Amino acid sequence: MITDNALSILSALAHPTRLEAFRLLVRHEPEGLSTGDLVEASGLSQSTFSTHLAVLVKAGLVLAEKRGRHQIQRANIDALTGLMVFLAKDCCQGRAELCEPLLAELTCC
Amino acid sequence: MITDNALSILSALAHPTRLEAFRLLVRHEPEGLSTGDLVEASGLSQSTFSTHLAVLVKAGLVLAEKRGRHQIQRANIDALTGLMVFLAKDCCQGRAELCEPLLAELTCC
DNA sequence: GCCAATCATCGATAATTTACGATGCATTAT
DNA sequence: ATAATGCATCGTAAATTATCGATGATTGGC
Repeated sequence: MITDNALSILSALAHPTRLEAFRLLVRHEPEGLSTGDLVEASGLSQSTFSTHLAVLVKAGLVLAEKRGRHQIQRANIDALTGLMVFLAKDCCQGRAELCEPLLAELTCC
Repeated sequence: MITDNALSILSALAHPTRLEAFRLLVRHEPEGLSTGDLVEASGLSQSTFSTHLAVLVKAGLVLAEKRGRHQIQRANIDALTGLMVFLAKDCCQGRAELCEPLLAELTCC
């Protein structure tokens, strides 16, 4: 994960509509949701949401698959994992003590 | 961690200057760095960087401490940890299999 | 073939963010 | 006391982002 990559993921998630859409898609793994379902959930116009979705796709957080005339969207967990590893690496380099609280909270899952 | 909180942290990190400043501060834990040092590292004007720093502080990612006429900045690792837990929880609810790759990569630290 | 449905793209506009120099406010040094 | 340092804030201009309706392209059903 290069810095530019991390920045585009952070930017993509740094908007209420997009963050919520991504979280919704995670909760619907692995079936995914159609764009229309996501539009409805967002409460925004179709065109506005479409641009938001494009941001998520461009950042690699969402993978689109054409199914008939529907477009099925799926969350790409690997992209999120990549971001978290990127962020964690800063504090892990030679200073595991800083990351221990993080690991402690995550291993509960 | 509430959604608004996560959003402000994501927004704060979603800028090259701020992400780099935060990473620099993490690497300088626990001594911290003066604002002047950060300004110099950023290559931006003092006033511009000051507003960036304010964003980080407002998001809780950076803690400022007045020391004489210098302002010592420190990274708040807990804020980062909070964000990561927030993001991880979406995929961990009843589906540990999605988060296992993440944990596998993080435990190497 | 034709109509309806699904979704991306195209302007246009409003809102937000970014950037800078100038200024102001403390605090330290002389 | 005065000057200088360190940093925040103000005003402003430029760039980016967000939002929408309208339009276009593709697909499925009739």
